[in-house]
Amino acid sequence: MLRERGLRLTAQRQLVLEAVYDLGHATPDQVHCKVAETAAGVNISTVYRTLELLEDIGLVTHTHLSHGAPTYHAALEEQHVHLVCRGCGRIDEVQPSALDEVSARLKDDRGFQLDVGHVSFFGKCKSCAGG
Amino acid sequence: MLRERGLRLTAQRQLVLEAVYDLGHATPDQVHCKVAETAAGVNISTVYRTLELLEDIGLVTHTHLSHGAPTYHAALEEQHVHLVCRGCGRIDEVQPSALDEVSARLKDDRGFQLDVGHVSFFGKCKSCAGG
DNA sequence: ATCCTTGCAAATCATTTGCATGATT
DNA sequence: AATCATGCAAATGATTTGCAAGGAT
Repeated sequence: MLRERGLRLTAQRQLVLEAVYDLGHATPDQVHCKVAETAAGVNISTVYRTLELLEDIGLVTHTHLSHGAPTYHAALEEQHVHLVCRGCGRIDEVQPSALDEVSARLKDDRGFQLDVGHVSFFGKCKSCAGG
Repeated sequence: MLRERGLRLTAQRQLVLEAVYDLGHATPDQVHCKVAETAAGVNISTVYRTLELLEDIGLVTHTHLSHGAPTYHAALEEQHVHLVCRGCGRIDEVQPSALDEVSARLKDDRGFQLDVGHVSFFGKCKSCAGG
């Protein structure tokens, strides 16, 4: 996919991509740490650049969770809606189909085309809400 | 409300609160600019501290929109769901009741208690999607 | 008079950028 | 060999913090 665009295949790019797929959800910093386990010398700015690149190509996507830290995840895996717990910080996922109705209504009423893959819901998970 | 907590009522705090209510949705920086129109000397760090304080007290809330910038808004006004357009950046709002079904299902299926006031949907607005 | 708040400046954290070196095609 | 990509360091932008001076109660 890189070569199709005249771009080069480098070890760093492979590592960043693998890290994102391994970690599931990760901030640029977390990706950097993961990559560093294998290749300690990889610079954080390379991670940023690579994440941006991989997102352009369509191999990863990102969402904004809690305090604004972007978290990246694989784009080729099934899309999902994030459930972020304000109590313990845990991130759960649900099927995007859970939003089908809302999505349809937004489109009909407002013409708003919802990007289902980037939805994050905040709240309290079972254990934190249960009290 | 401040006095109930043994806190003091200051001009800065009033100004920040008014700014948030006036602006509707605003980043800390925008609040700072608004406040500066009246009192130029107010420091940005005071704005941050005050926003945090007002949020503690329950007078304002914040959500994370697009690139992670927190936007604050009045907590006493009716809650709403944000529709953020990736094309033009416009922010629209819809009734939280639009999420009633989803909210109920999340609670039943997962025990997840959705914080409806903090939901932001990303996508394309009518004009940007229409093409 | 007390002690909470502010302003200021410096510290911190996240992210971006310029540029020379090094790697991939 | 020709470019593209990386590492490094410095720049930038957002947010936080320590501390002394000022203000509300």
